[in-house]
Parts: sequence; structure tokens; C-alpha cells
Amino acid sequence: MSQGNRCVSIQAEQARACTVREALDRVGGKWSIGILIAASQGPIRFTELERQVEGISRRMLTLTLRNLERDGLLHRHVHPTVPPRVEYTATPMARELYESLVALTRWAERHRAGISAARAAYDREHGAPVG
Amino acid sequence: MSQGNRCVSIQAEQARACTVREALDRVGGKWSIGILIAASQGPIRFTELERQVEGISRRMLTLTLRNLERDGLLHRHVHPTVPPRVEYTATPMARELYESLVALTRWAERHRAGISAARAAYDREHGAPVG
DNA sequence: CAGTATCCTTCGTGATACTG
DNA sequence: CAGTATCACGAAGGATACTG
Repeated sequence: MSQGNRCVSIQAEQARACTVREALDRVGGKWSIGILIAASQGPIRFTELERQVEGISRRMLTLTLRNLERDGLLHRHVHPTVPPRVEYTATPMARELYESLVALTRWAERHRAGISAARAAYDREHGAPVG
Repeated sequence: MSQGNRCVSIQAEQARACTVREALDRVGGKWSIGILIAASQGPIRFTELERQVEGISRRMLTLTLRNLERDGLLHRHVHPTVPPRVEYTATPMARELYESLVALTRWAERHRAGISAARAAYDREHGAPVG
């Protein structure tokens, strides 16, 4: 949810880094991905999200929803009923993003073990956390 | 650089979200991508990184390097000379990650305009920042 | 139901001085 | 050169009471 990546006055290769950051800044928050995935299955209501995205607080759900809506990744539809009924849906842009995230997912799956091993090795050689 | 995504006790679809987060947590920091890309070109020294990754402080460079090394994304080679000479190289695992990030990059390029438009529209309808 | 408003804590980051 | 140590600050995130 951080801003401030304006991508100015950097040379060649770091420009690419900046473009990647642009994309990551849209999903870098602690809850964005979970919400996006839940909303990609079809329209979903506020309270349903609160249940499906485990551990999220009401405040963070609202904030993250607003940001995703602002970036055009979620569409918010308010039914004028009482009690209110609000449904969130992933936009086509968000669905494309999700496709792109699959590549990342596969990377994580491939290297889950390797990373754990690397961490364990590192923590053994240097000071382990709490030790 | 945040931890705390243990991926436990969540149902079906949110498990996928968690896997994505696993990957993103490795590159979610403000500087990780820039460093990774610089180090993917070949061995690079501390001071060179400090120059190439614009705006980074000495402290954050050290911290980010340590984390990337710990996760097995960077290899650190110390030449036993005086003055010291330390070179960082992206591991094969990191190179694969970079490939995966290209999908994200293309998404960002495709939708850069769309996102700006969405933001402008949102800020116009609701309260714009400073207004 | 779908949020706001408020308060509080922790984390990430920056600036800078010091060192093997 | 390649770091470490300290201090400080703002933003991200959490808990929860209140409301149209």
C-alpha cells in the first residue's frame, strides 16, 4: 500500500526493477492477495470476505478494499436495500494480474524446500534466531 | 522483510493466496528487486550496489543483502584481502524468480495507463488527495 | 450489514557516527 | 572497503466501540 515509487532519474536496468515494483505495490499489502483471490471466484460480500480471509481485522479489510477499488482491481456494487448489501468483484485487469501471479506461485512451490534449507543453513552458521 | 505467514488452518482457495505471499515476502521489501536485478548481471560489490540502487542507505543495503543471502537468493563471496572485497551474485533460484517477475512486469506495462485512469476517476468521485 | 472513528503497538526505513 | 551500532520517525497494522 506504499506509494512513492515514481521511477525517475534511474539508469537502464534499475528501470526494470522499478516497473516490477509498480506491480508489486498493488498487491504488496498483507491482505491484498487473499482478497483478490476470494473476489476472483465471483461477487462476494463484506462479511463473507471477513470470514474467508482469516485473521483480517475489519479496519484492514475496509482499507484494502478501498485501495484495490481505487486502483481499478475491484468493482464495488451497492444494492440499495436495507440492510445494505455490498458486493465486490474482481475486474478483468485483476484477473490478468492473478494469471501473472501464478508464475510466482509455481516458483514458490518449486523452491519452498530450497529456501527453508537455505535459512536453516544460514541460521546454523551465523547466530540462529534465539540462540 | 516481514515474517509471520505460516500458512496454517486456512481453507482451499486461501491456501493459494498464502503460497503467493510466500514468494512475495522474499521480494516485497523496498529494495530487494533492485538489488536482485543488479546482482543478476554478474558479481557485484557492496559499493557498486550502493551506487546502482539509487537512494538506498548503507543500513538498508546491508539488511536487504543479509535477508536475500539467508533465503538463498544471493551468494556472498569474501575475498580475504585488505582492504576487504565482497562480491554478491544471484543464485540460480534467484534467476528463476526474476523470470517469474517478468510476467508481473508485463502486467504493469499493459495496465499502467488503466490504473492511473482508475485512480484519477476514483479521486474525482470521492475526496481527492488534498482537495 | 457494512462500514467509521479512535487509540495503540510494531515494523520498516532513514541519518549518521564509528570500526576491523 | 564493507560493514555495525544507535537513535528517531512515520506508516502499516491490530483491537474494538460506535453508527446509518
